[in-house]
Amino acid sequence: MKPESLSSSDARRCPECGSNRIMKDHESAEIVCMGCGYVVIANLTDQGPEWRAFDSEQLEKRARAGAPTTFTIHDKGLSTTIDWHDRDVHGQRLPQGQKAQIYRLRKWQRRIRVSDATERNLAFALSEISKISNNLNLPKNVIETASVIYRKAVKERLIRGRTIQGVTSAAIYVACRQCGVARTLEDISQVSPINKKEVGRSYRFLVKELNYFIKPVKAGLYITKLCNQLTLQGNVEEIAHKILFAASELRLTSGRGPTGIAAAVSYIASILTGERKTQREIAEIAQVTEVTIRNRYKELVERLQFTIYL
DNA sequence: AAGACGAAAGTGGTTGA
DNA sequence: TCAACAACTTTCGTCTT
Repeated sequence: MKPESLSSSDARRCPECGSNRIMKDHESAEIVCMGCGYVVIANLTDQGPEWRAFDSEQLEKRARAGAPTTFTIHDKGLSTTIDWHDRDVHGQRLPQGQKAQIYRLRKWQRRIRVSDATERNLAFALSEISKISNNLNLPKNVIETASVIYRKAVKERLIRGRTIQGVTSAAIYVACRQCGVARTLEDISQVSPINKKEVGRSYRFLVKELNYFIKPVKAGLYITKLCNQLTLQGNVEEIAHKILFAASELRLTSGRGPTGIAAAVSYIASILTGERKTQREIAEIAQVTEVTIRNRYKELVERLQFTIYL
């Protein structure tokens, strides 16, 4: 198979600092330079069709397949679409009679595509999921997952008595947790019409009813996100991860909120590297209070010897 | 004056009777 | 259903740089 264009030697160098320490970070769906923290590519999602061709014959055959199916469109993108131009394949205007025919076809197409209430509901919900996800810059696989979860909820008749937007927001949160993408309830409620409390309630409801097992978020995910948002150098993030590792070895992380841990660890790392950030700056971005950072910070300093990192 | 610290009271969720 | 509980937040006064 031909090598993909991405793996050429050019793409392996950071356009910002020229370093070749480019790391793929699948968990936050980014390609990041470990030298300076520059995000080379922010969205790793494969936009192509989901098949691969192993020789030219297969390519010939398979290239005739349509767009890949997707769960984000209520009919999985399988239905025919009729464009709104009154032109034929050659770009010529259609004669009057055909024009009327096409108009009728289009009308029925519309009616058939989104037929009953359930379909309409699904169509609305899935567009809502896409809207919110795009606002959060979520990779495509998370949107797909959220769509699947929502479909499941509909199938199990869990929407009754709940708002569509509440359930969609919750489905996105579940999808983020499952895909290991660091997003808080706060993040989601900021771009959705639903408040944090309600998203949380719907989330717990979904998890319970659909028997999902959700692993607790690893603080490491938030470190990456935090350091990027704080525009800290890549080595700060590296040190933060090391501290986190040492802390989890000493069981200092269990039972604690991952955002608080990530914030404290990043705070320490920023001090150790001389790129000091104030508690307030970090608290604001990490969506925790300074007090929480201080508490975690205190615990960490008491139990860890930081000289080894200096 | 900004930032860090810490005490005290309050909040929302979980757990177990 | 309710109280106990842990984690976290809010608020505010004090200390440090």
